[in-house]
Amino acid sequence: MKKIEAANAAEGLDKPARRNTPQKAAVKHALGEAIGFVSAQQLHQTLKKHGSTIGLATVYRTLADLAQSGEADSLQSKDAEVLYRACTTSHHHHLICRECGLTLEIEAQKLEKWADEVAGDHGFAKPSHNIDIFGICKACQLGK
Amino acid sequence: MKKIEAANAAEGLDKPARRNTPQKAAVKHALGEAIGFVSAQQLHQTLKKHGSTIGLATVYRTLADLAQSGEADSLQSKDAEVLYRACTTSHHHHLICRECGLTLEIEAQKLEKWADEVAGDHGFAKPSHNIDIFGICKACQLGK
DNA sequence: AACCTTATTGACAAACGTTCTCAATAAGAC
DNA sequence: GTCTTATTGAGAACGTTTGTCAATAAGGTT
Repeated sequence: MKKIEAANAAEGLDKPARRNTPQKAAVKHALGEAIGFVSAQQLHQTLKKHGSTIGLATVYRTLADLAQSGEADSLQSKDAEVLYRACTTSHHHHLICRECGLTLEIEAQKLEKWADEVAGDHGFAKPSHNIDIFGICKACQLGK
Repeated sequence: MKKIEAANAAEGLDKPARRNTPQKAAVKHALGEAIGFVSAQQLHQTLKKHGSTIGLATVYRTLADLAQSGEADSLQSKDAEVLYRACTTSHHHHLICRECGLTLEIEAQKLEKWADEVAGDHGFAKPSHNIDIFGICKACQLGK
């Protein structure tokens, strides 16, 4: 019998069924363990160091999925690589230490509103935004 | 006779003398003509189309210099390439159309202050931030 | 003007992060 | 267990960016 999608299909995408694999679980777990933002390559190294035989492409694929489904935040680093981080709440921004990568999640309703207003005032539709704050965290200031 | 640097040398860098070349001027001019953000590769294409024999590496080098000296803004695109844009004022943010690349410069004193405060409240020193707003501009909404 | 020093150039070759390809594998439904 | 097919891993392929290096030319000095 054909599978019948649930009625939430506002759009007619009957996407292929997702499968749960140990690889996906491993990436998810490793991302959760990581401190701050990490790159796909870093995660791959970590996983291999712990005995996994996971492929690099799989790490990339899984991270991209997690980012799209909202289970991870992504961020462009200075070196043109994408960094990922497991995220908890829905929408928020980050305060990131430039030295050690320590990351705090920031919520700012006012800011969201401001960004959308600015877009609206200039006639821009479907607003979105990138807001990240960087600095040197207390530990790194003292450690020096 | 050795050259003696002016007295503004708070730091002891006697950086090598800069030379003005037609290539640098060409990149600067092309960047000024461009609408919105453009990549180094795009600029290189444009320059060659206009008869220049400039090398790709030179375009990259010049853009990096311009960005560092504050004469251009840089921005990471989704496709892991760096986009540049000639900028006028000192510090500001951007409202960027996701479709056509139209870019408006936004000033927001309140925002600067907010970002620095958030950093300070959490003990972060030397705060900086990335703030960009995206949307679909009026022309692109109608054009559809 | 010619000359000298050396910053800059352009062509090419790496380096890098990421995506693609594809045969082999295994998850989930029956 | 059997079947379908989403997923995997290895490597090749891709596009952006940086490095290398001999050849060039900018700008100061004579």
